[in-house]
Amino acid sequence: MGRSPCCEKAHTNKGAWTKEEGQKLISYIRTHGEGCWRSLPKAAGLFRCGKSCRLRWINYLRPDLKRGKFTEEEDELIIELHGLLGNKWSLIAGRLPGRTDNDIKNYWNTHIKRKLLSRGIDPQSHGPASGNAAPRRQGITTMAQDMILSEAPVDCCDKTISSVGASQDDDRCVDLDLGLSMSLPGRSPERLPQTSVAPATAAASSCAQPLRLCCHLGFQSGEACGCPATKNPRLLRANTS
DNA sequence: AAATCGTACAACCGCACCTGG
DNA sequence: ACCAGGTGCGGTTGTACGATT
Repeated sequence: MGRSPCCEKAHTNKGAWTKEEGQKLISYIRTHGEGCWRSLPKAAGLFRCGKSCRLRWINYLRPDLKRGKFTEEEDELIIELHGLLGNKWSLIAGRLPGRTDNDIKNYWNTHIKRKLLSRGIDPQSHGPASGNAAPRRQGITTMAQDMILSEAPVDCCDKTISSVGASQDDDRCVDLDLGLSMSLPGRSPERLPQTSVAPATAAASSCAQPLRLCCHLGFQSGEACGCPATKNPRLLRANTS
């Protein structure tokens, strides 16, 4: 049987995006919001695969993206989160506002792997590079732990994150919490900035803000949690594997 | 100055999962 | 319950560009 291709390859461009294509995509999404990626290219007048449009938008054109070098703090945070989550780049990206999973994945492969190896640490297991040390996924005592333990959105979840790994029930809770960071709450066009702004400002003022609140501040008691992760089981899936 | 090598990152591909009919 | 379509993720590849020889 086989699946039908995600798009008609014969009439789609491939390779690097031109400025013009980017502008078309931006203006379409500003007007209509992110909707059906499959039909978006046609509607926007782009000869691109929907997946390609999505990727381009998420990884490059989104106004809240932070460009430029990763800071030392981000480095360490990525390392810690990778130790906890493994290659769950989207989850890691969710903890780093303005960074995309692709960004982080690339950065990991080009910089951090080498950095860890030079420290004598195996990038996969986070144990000694030469040994067969088990992955350090328990006994979290690091910056990432602090981040998760102290800033977990308590009210998004039936239980608090402080019970990480304590029981089967709590495992589910961990899933819930980690998944919270996976998608931006505001997708409607009116929530997108109308003009481009400096990345740092954009991150704070655009749809990234709810994300940051979810991820880094947590919800105060009684606040409604509009985070789609609490409703969309798909956002929780990645933690269960 | 040219050739080669290494690095960084944008983009593609295939798969897994979810959703709706 | 099943199936097809849509979406998102992680792995991989391609290529531009700077550094080195």
